[in-house]
Amino acid sequence: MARSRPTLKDIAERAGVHASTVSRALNPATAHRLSADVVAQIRDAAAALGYRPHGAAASLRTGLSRSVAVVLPDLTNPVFPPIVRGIEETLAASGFIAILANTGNDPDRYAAIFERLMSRGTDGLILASARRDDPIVDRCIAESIPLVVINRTVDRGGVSAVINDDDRGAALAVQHLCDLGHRRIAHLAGPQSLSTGHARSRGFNRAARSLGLAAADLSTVFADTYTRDAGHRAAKRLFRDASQPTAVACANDLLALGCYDALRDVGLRCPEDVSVVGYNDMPFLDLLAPPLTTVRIQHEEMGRQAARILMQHVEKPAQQPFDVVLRPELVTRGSTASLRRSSQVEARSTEPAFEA
Amino acid sequence: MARSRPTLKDIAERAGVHASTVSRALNPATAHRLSADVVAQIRDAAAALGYRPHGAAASLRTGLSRSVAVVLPDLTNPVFPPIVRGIEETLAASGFIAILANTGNDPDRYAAIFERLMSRGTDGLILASARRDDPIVDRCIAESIPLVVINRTVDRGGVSAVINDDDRGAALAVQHLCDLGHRRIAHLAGPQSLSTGHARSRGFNRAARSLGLAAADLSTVFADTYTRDAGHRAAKRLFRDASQPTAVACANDLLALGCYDALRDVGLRCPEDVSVVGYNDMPFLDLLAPPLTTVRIQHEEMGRQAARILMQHVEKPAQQPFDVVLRPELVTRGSTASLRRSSQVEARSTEPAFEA
DNA sequence: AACTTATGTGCAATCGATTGCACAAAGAGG
DNA sequence: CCTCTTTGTGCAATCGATTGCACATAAGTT
Repeated sequence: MARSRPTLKDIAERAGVHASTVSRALNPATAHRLSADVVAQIRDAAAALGYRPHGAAASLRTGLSRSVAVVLPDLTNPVFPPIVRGIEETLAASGFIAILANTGNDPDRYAAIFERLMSRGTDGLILASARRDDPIVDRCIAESIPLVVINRTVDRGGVSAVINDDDRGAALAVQHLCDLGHRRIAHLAGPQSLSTGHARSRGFNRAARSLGLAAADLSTVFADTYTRDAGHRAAKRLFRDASQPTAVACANDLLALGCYDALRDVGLRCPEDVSVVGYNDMPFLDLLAPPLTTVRIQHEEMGRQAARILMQHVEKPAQQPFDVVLRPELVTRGSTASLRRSSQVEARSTEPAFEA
Repeated sequence: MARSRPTLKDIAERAGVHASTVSRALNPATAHRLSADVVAQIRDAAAALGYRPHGAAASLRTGLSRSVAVVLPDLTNPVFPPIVRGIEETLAASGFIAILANTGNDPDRYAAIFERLMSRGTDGLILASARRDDPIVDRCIAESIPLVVINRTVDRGGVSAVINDDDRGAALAVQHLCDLGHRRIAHLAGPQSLSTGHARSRGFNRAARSLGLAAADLSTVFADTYTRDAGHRAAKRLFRDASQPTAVACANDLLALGCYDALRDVGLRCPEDVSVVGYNDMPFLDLLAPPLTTVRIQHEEMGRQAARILMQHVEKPAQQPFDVVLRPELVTRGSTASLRRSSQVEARSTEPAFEA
C-alpha cells in the first residue's frame, strides 16, 4: 500500500538521468556543475515524487549528521530554556538539529549520555554542564570531537567557551550594595567545582577588597548545588550568627530564592532588614515579592554564539578554540535598598512591606 | 594519527570471527543464539578496541533511529521544561534520544521543522504545539508516522494524546471562586484554536451554569496567545467596564501574570479587590506577590506518559492510538480570597497587603 | 550406525547517498 | 582539420551494520 519513500534512484529514473546526477543536482554546492535544464528537470521530478533526503544514508557516507547535542544539568533550572532556545534557533537556521540531554547532575548518567550521543553520530557537543575539571571535556579533546562549553567553563584550556564575565558581574553586585551603604555583606556562594561558583566568589572577594570593606564584615557560605533548597540551607547558616549581614550577594537566582525562604524563616524582611542580589536574571523575577535585584546575563545571545561557534568547529576542524566573554549588567529591583531607607521603613513597620 | 573508529569488522578480526557474529553478539536480542564464550570473547574485544556502534549505519539498514522529536511552541514558556524533562528522561532510559525543536508559533517554521526531522529519520514525534486543526498531524497520520500529542490535542481522532482534564480543571477554579463567595466572575480565555483554550472555556461556562451563576454576572475576554503580554491586554478590557468582576479565572498562568499587570495598571489589588486563578502551576508561582492560586497539572508525568506511548507506537506500529487523561488539582495560594475577607482587608488598608 | 534435528557461525546482499574517476561531447586554438 | 581543454554526466565503490539463507558440526533418535 504505502509505497516506500522515493530515493535518488527513483528520481533518476523519472528524470532519465543517473542517481549520482540527481545527488549533485540536489546539493546546492555541486548543482552549478550541471546544466541548468537538467537541474530544473531533476528538481521537478524530486518535488513531484515528494522526495525527502535520507539523512542516515548521507551521514553514513559523509560522516556528518548535521546534528548537535546540548547537554545540561537540568532543563527545569529557568536559566537554561532561553539559552537552549538561542542554540536551537541558530542551529535550525543552518539546517542543524538539536539533541537535548539532561545529566541530572549525575556523573554516570553524564557518561552514558555521552556514549549514546557519540554512537548516534552527533557532530558536536554544547556542554552547559561542564565542571571545572570535567572528564567528558577531556575525552572530547582526546577524540577531537567539536565542543563548546557554555555558561560554565573548564580550568584546562583547549576548548571554545561562551561565558560571562562573572568576575565583573559579582563586582557589580558588591558595588551596588556598597553604594547603598551596606558594609556587612555576605556572599552566598555556589559550588566551587563549577567555574561560575568559583569566579563569582573570586569576583566578590576582589571587589570587596578593592572597595575597602573590612574582612571582618564579610562572610561567605557555600551552597553545594544551584538550587533553591541548597540556597535555603546555606542562607540559614548566615542568619544564625550574631554578626548578621545587612546584604547578601548570591551566586545565582535560585540561591537567592532560597535566601528569601531563609529570611522568612527567621522573620527578617527584604529589603528592610536585608538586601539580596541574585545572579542570572532568570524569567519572572520582576513578579517576586520583592522583585529581585540581580545580575543579568545574555541568555539567548550565549546560546546563539555557542551554536555559531560549534558549527564553525564542525565545518572547519582546524579551527582553533577561542572564548567569547559576554558582559553582564546589574538590574536593580526591589530586593535591595539603602541602609538609610531600610531603617526608615523599619521605623514605620505598619506600612505595606512591598510596593509595586 | 587518530585511527578511525573501530567497526564490527575490526572486532571480528581481533576475535577471529565474522562481522555478522559480532553484530549478533553485541545485540542483546540475538546474543543468546551464540555460544556464551564467543559472546564473551567478542565483548572483550569490543571493549578493548573502544567500540562504539555506528548509529547511522544501523539506521540505514533497519530504518529505525531510536530518536524522537519533541516539537513545542516555545521552550521559554515555563510550562514546557518539566514536560520535556519527563520526556527526555523516559526516552533516555530506553536508549532513545530526544531532538528538540521550537516552532515559535510560526506555521512556516513548523512545516520546515517537520521536513527536517523527517529527513533526519526521526522515529516519531511528540507534539506539544498542536492546534485543534493541525496540518502536521494530518500528514503524520497520512504517512503513518508514530505520533503523540501532548498537553493540547486535536479535534480529529486517530492520534494518541496525553492531556489533562481541562474541563474539570476549569471547573475546579470556578468552584473555588464560587465557594469564596464570588459571583461576578470573569474568564480570561486562551486561544480558541488550541484545545486547551477551548476546553477550559467550555469548562468554565459549564461549571458556572451548573453552579447557578447568572449569565449577566459572567464575562469572557480572549487572549490571542498564551503570553503575559496578551494576558495583560485582554485583562485591561476586563477592568474597563463598570460591571467589574471580583474574580478572574485565567486559562493559563502566563495570562494570570498579565492579569496582575493589568490590575496594577488600574490600581486594583489582588486579592483584596480581585481574586485571580491561573492554570498549569508553572514553577515559582509560590514566590509571586501574591502567590498565585492555580490549577496544577502533572507536567513531568505527562512527559513520561507521552514518551512511553510514543515508544510503544514506534516498536509496535499496529498499536491503536489512545488517550491518557490526567486529573488536575487546585492549588490554593494567596491570589484568591473570600469576598467577605476581601472587604475586611479593604477596610483596614494599612495592613501589609500580602502575608507569607 | 545411519538419520534427523538443533545449534552456532559464515556469506553476501542490502539500506541510500556521495564522490573520485573515467569518458563522451562540445568548444577553443593553432 | 586536428588536437587540447572544458564541461557535463555516468559508473562503481564506499560508508558500517544487519539479516535471510546456507551450511557445518554436534546432539538426539531409532
